[in-house]
Amino acid sequence: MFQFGFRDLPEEQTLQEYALRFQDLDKEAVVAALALLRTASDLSKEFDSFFAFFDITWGRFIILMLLYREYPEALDFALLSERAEITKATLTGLIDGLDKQGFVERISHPTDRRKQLLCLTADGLALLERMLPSHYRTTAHYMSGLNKSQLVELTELLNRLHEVLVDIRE
Amino acid sequence: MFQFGFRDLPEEQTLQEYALRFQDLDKEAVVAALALLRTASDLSKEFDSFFAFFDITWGRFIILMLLYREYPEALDFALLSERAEITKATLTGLIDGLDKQGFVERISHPTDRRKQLLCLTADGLALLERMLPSHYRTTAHYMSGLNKSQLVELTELLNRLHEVLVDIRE
DNA sequence: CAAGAAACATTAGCCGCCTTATAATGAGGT
DNA sequence: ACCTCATTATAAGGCGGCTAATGTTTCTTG
Repeated sequence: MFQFGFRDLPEEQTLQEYALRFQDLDKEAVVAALALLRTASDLSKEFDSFFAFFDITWGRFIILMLLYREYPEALDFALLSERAEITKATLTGLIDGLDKQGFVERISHPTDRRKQLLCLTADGLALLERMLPSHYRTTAHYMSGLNKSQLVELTELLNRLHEVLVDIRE
Repeated sequence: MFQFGFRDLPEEQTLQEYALRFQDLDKEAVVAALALLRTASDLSKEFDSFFAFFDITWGRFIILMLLYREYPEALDFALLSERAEITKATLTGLIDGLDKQGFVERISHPTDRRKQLLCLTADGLALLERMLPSHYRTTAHYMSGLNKSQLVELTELLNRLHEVLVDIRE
């Protein structure tokens, strides 16, 4: 799901050199950005191998969770792609896979024949109920480097960054 | 480079429900993990579009930066793949592309004919010197949601998580 | 010193997700 | 009613990860 790069963050000395060469280099910002990408990469690799154990991917898991939230209701294809923040083309591929695995069902829309609805199957539900307990347990383990108040602090800082990034994107 | 999912983090109510259903769910840990992945995804998307402007990718940029650190020295292929945290097979592909673009040069090792060395070309150096000023400027902009001390705090929290994740991985 | 083991980069083939292009269906204005 | 245009899902092709297998080259060791 994620590939970062750089085994080690740049050393203080290197950074110092670059800061002289490039006037606008903000050392704290650069280090924080790299640390953010690196740690997220670490975390996503752990999730990837966890999900691989159940023969799914992060992308498929997101789809399953979004359908789980609605279960037993079905969810509109276009709405699902929006919530998952992927294009409809990408969603087609994910659903193809999940459909083949028997975890998801395509239902044609009752009135608009262009549309389709998606719903978790009994197997899909069973898969989630089998994996979620250990998923939440391992998640807590992955984050065990920080105590509760540090986790809250981290979340706040990240969300502040998120807001700015959303603004920039628009 | 990165694909996250979930347009919105789960609402407090949903989380509360799941916490009842799954005993080991640690709400702070789950929210922090999702926030981490989401914000890293935001950031990497910004970098991706920045790099696309210069017709390279994040992966290629990492290779260029690692060679830039050594410039004008050449760097061993195997060592480069290790530093970039990618397999040699993947590196072959990246170097193929960068070679075709003329930013990198393959040099056969003077004594061991199995090995090869890699070096930035003049064009590669020129590319970096053209893009790095705005790269560092935009990086500072992306991170402008936090002030300097918050950035340092964020980095510390992330690195603490990183250490635990590295331990888990081994 | 010869033969087998190890190390090296590449190739081939798979996968997930992307973007762009395409075909089918529906909605709206005249 | 019809033509246009928008919307929907899919198809096609690319990129960059991965593993496993390949052909060289070098090292080891009997």
